Amino acid sequence: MMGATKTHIFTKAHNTLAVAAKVLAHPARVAILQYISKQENCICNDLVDVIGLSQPTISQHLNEIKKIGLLKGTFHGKNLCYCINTEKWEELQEIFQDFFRKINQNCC
Amino acid sequence: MMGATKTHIFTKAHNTLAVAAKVLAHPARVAILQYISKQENCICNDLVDVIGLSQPTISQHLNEIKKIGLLKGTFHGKNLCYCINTEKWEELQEIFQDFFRKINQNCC
DNA sequence: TATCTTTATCGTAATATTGCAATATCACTT
DNA sequence: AAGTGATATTGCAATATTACGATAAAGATA
Repeated sequence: MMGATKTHIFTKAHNTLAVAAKVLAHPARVAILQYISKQENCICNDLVDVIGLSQPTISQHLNEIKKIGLLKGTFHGKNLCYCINTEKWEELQEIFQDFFRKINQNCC
Repeated sequence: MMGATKTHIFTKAHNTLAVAAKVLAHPARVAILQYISKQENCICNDLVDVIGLSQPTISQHLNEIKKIGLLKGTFHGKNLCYCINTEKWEELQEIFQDFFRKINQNCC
């Protein structure tokens, strides 16, 4: 194992933030999150057209977002309805804000 | 070009957030930022021992952080003094908070 | 049941990231 | 000028990510 991230040498907090940040580290996932949150009825069928990536790629990105529990998905008829998981979303915000708070710039 | 991120199809705002998030998307960089911010005199010579990665790897991570202007570096004798760039740091915070604010979970 | 629509998965190619040994560079000291 | 200690760069191997065509699966509808 050479090119793999050495997660084991870092604290849980540092890894948690890194994993969360990684989800936001691709413009497609940022765009997807923003689009889903803006939809009234959150039918995500048109995500492929809106974003401009192929259906498998969109599905893959959705999976990345789902991995950290940020999406709730339910079937409404033949269409899948993806929504932001509010609790997880708050949690994510907390993780970032916590990190920002802890950084104090008291030197130089 | 097949496996490369298609940055050109996304908005500037989405790309900016993604680039910023990418810097935080590795536990080493999170740990480095936190460590530097905690130091009184910010001599970062001991970063290699503290983090537990090789000197070239640390240097590389520092470079990633520098790329988005998050570090100010000045030489103090033979030692390099890295500090958080306060203005950029505030800017970064703003970018994330803006994104969090814009997400409204008004469905499902 | 057959067909249509939508999402998921598989397989694979291209590119990016991570990590380190070796080496270079740079500033200070003697 | 030579030596020392600290950071940067180069080169390369291992792994991860991104993207998409092809195909599968799942539910609705005729």
